[in-house]
This record gives sequence, C-alpha cells and structure tokens, in this order.
Amino acid sequence: MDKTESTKLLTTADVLRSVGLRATDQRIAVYDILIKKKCALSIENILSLSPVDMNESTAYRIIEQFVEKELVRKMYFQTGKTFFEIMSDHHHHHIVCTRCHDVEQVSACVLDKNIQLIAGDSRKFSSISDHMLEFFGMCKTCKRKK
Amino acid sequence: MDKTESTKLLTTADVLRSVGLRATDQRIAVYDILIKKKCALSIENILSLSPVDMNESTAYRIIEQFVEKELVRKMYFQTGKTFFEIMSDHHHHHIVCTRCHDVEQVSACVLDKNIQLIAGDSRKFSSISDHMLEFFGMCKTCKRKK
DNA sequence: AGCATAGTTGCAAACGATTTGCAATAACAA
DNA sequence: TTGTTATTGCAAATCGTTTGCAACTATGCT
Repeated sequence: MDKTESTKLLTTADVLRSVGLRATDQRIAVYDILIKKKCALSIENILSLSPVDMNESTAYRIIEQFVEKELVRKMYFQTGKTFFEIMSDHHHHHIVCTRCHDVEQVSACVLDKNIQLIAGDSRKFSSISDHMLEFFGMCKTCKRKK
Repeated sequence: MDKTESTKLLTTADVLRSVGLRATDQRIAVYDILIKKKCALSIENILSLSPVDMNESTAYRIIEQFVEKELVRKMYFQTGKTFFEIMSDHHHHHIVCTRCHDVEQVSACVLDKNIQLIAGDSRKFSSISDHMLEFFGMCKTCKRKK
C-alpha cells in the first residue's frame, strides 16, 4: 500500500519493455489510446487523441512496431481506410457504415464451425489460418438524416 | 446466319452503351478482361493483360466508372491491395494466400442465414446491406516451398 | 547521480498509388 | 461528313505512408 506503482499489476511501460521496446511518451500514448478505445482507429484518430506531441511518421513507426510485436492488428476496411486495433483474445467482427464510415464491433463470430468445411472445398489451399468478416449498412444516425 | 454480329446477343460495346458510356477500345478491353478472368484483378493486372495501349490514368478512370455503373465491384483485401471484379449475381468470398497474395474464390457463402441475427445484435445499426468475408491461409504452392 | 550508447524522435524528402487539368483526339448523332 | 461532347494521354498534383539523417533520450553500467 506504500508504493503507488505496485498497486497496478503492469504499467504500459512494463508492457512495452516486455516486448523489447523502450517506454517513450509517444509509445505509451499510442498504446493507452488503443487500450482505452478498444476499437479500430486510424493514424489520424490516434494523432488527434494523443495527449503528447507526436510526429506523423513517429505514429506510423510506432504502430508498425506494435503490429510486429503482435500488440496490435492492422485492418484494411472496405472503405479503403487502414485501421489499427488492440489485440485481444476476443475474436470479433465489424459493421461499417457506408455513409459516415463509423465502425461498430460485432460480438460473436458466426462461422467458426464452418471454416474447416470451406478449407475442404478449396483446390489451392489446404488450411485457413484466419479470416476477416466485415458487414456494411447504414448506422441509425445516417439513416435518420437520409 | 448472315451477320456475324447478330449471332452474339449483346456485344461488350452494347453493354457499355446501355449504361451510358461510349464504347472505346480501352473500355472494351478492360471489360473483356474482367469478364474473361472472372476473378479479382488489380489495375496493374488489367494493364498488363490489355491488348490495346492504355494509359494508367485511363485505366483508373475506366474502372471507377464501371464501379459507379455497378458493372464492377471494388475490393480492398487485407494485404492492403485494391482489386476489381466483375459484378455477378453469384455471391462468393475469397481466400488470400498470406505469402504470395494469390486469390481463390470460395463458392458458397456460409452465413447468409445468420445475417439478420447479427443485425439484431447491433445497437448502432438497424440493417445490413452487404458483407465481405475474406479468409487467409497459405496456398499449396507456398506451403511446399516453406 | 552521471555517463556511454544504442534506440528513438522530428523533420524533410522520397515514395507508390491514385487523381486531376488540359489540350489533342475519337465516338456518336444529325 | 461534320459538329458536339466525351474520352484519352500526358504531366503535374495529391494522398497516405516510408525513409535517411542529425538531434535527442531511455536504459544499463559505474
């Protein structure tokens, strides 16, 4: 109860060091934003949310390192935009608004049990390591505006 | 049996004119390539397959018009590359090789019947108009090389 | 605490993919 | 065949992302 630090099991700095990255203000900021938001963010989003000054290229470098260290997943949505999301053990998918590009997570995955069937169908592929499922629609806000 | 043209129900030129586009050599070339290949192609692919001389920007313009006219679907795969595929009534998905980026079509869609369930789950969205499902794996050729 | 050093940053320039403006050219209707 | 308007090729602009480099800083060692 004496040391403030010890009450927190693992600081962001610890996480970063544990994967071999130095704990800089910029890295801590990016990581904390992704943890806090939990959802898919663009570089632009990250920069605008950052409490510390950060150069664009620094953000790109940091996020790319996070992807390499598997702290973060990189995703290309069908809107043509690139997003980054903190890795979590919870597999999920997204619904993207075709108008405002807002993204919502879909909690459950409906096709886990079907994947082997699909792989079995393939001529060229013998196994499937992962998948990405994206839904499109119009969010309630945009639908109202229409 | 006299006129060669009349034996073909609808020429590519006719298709183009029917959506309000002039039938130029370049447009015919792009359309025919997409029809013939049936699969997802990049601008680079299209240019290299074209029998007629075509400027890069012309290819971009043509493909964008085809997307607007709904002759073609634009897709961003998780490899970060943009592809174009002729619209067909046959809904299908893709398996992408994580190594060589080769693409194979998956014939059936396993989740049509689940879509309404997912929409029902959503807070922000009231309907889903479409979806995109992409699988990753290593193709047999790459697996052998590994 | 103070120092050495390797890793990290900001900046500017380079980059690849895509888009645009414009003058020359080609498709189509009359 | 001719006139009008759409389309093309070219070069330059643009967007998102990456890179080289010199200045700076986190970390390990003393």
